[in-house]
Amino acid sequence: MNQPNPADHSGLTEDQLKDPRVARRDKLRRLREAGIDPWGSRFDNRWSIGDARQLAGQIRYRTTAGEEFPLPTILPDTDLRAWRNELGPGEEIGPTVRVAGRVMLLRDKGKLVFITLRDWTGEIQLFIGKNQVGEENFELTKLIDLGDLIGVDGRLGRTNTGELTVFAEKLHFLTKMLEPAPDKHAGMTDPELRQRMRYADLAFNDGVMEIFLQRTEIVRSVRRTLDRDGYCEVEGPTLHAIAGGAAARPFVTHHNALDRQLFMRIALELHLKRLLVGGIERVYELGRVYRNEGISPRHNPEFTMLEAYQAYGDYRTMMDLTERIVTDAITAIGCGFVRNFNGHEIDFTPPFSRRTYAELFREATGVDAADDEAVIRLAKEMSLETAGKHPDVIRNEIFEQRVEDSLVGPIFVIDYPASICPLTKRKADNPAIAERFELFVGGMELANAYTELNDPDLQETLFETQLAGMAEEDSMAKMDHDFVRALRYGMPPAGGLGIGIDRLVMILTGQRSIRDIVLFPVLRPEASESPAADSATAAQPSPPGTSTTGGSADSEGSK
RNA sequence: GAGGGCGUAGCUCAGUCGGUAGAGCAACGGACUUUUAAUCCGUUGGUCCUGGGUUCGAGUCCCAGCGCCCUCACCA
Repeated sequence: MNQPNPADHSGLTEDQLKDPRVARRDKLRRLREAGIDPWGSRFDNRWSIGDARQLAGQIRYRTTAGEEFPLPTILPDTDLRAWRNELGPGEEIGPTVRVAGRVMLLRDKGKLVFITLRDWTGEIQLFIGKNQVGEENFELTKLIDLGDLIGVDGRLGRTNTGELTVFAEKLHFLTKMLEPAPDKHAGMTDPELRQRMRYADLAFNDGVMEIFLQRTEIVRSVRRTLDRDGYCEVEGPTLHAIAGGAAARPFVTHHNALDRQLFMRIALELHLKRLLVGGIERVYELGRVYRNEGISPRHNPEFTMLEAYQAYGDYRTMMDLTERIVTDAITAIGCGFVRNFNGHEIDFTPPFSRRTYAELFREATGVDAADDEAVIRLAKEMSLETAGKHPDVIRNEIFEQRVEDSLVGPIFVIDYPASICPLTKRKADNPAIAERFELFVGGMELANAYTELNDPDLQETLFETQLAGMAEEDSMAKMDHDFVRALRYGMPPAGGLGIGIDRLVMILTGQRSIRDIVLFPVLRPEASESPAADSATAAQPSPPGTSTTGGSADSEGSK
């Protein structure tokens, strides 16, 4: 007890060194004393571990007589030692590679150390023998902890058990990890820690990297599909004077020089449609929108949305496009058209089924959706609030309760009640029905699209009706005079589409929680962070028309 | 915002009926040149989320608070 540690001259006692952080700091110091930069430097001519593994087929066993043999097929219990003994003495000849990565496992056998090294393409075992790398270089292994970043030069080969291995000839120290490593088997399981410290989650938990790389593949594929169709990607403003285009509470912010309130956008729609007026005939934006709403396994306050608009198309045009975007993305990540999600088996083989809202309504309730009295009667049976509500709103509440959650899909629900669709063109032969579809998968709304309303006078009327006549939480829009003016300049008939990219990623990667497919989901500040940021937010005034107007008793600000 | 669950060592988790805080991994000392969640010998490590209360005695029971997870609501 309290004896100086014989392995160094730091003056630290053994007791102090039993703290993993102290021990790591001490190894940092010892690296420096040995003349090694613990933070490394440029490391060129590296093979990714995935690429290095591809070279396994080149490994040969060469006998002392000079005969070369390819290795046998490697099965889990392959005993290469027996195979080599039959061939007689010799050595394994494999390509020389340089790899680098994070130390995931370390098995110290005295004069021989095995390391499992990981980079973002995979894992590979390192064999570091004292006789092979030399005594001085081997001393480095005593300063390596789990989680450190190292590199090696060596030859690819296989151990007696058949494990593909880099037999190190030279070991390089690249970066010290100063924090203790998570459990080497279980990793980090606390969801809060995983999200707060996504770096550690990515580095140490199996499968996390793959999910986020798949997300990237999906987003790339979505862009590729649209670009191939001749769409033009644009970047609209994220700061809006009026946060329109969807029914959601916006985040409020303030521009100092203009001394004006601004809102973070809740949708991309109204600016993209202005661009249709301007003549950009196929336009999309794939970007972040912000909604000041609750957080749940399917909701993050900021999320990624795709909106695409095609001049001279309609909602059927967008249905075909939606199907292509989704199936192309599935092909891109190679996961197959039949996916399991949340206990459902979902078959994405096109074409997706297409059913009208009215059909599904009748099947689920036995009531004709067009029969207002019957709908209201049903709503009362379901003890839904009906007073002062538009029949379409009531209709939709029933639909959401009775139909939506059970839609495993993928299924296009088409032709919605008109008055819950204030930005949508009505059917030519039936003004009570809007040309709109939503795509449902696994009980979630994945896409929403319509034939765009381009009649400026009707648009203005619908905005006004929404604002004046309805409880605030049912309102779909705020009056945007410039948008209406834009429509007066002539927006071509068009189809428009919105896809929730996060949900698409959830379904295609099989993740039940949006927090597992968003790199840095919104979290409460850590205890150590300043509480000042919190109180500043709380002190901000509510946006007009979002929490104090109308007769809305639904006051979320009351918490 | 409402209801339910959880919070114990750096990590993953036990902790019985209320009776002096436990394991594995990691860390530290040692052995081992084909291991692979390496193994073996030895050692250390605790604000039991926070604050009250009940009790001779609280990780355990009660109350309040904080955080996370799940369900619901708002919403995509």
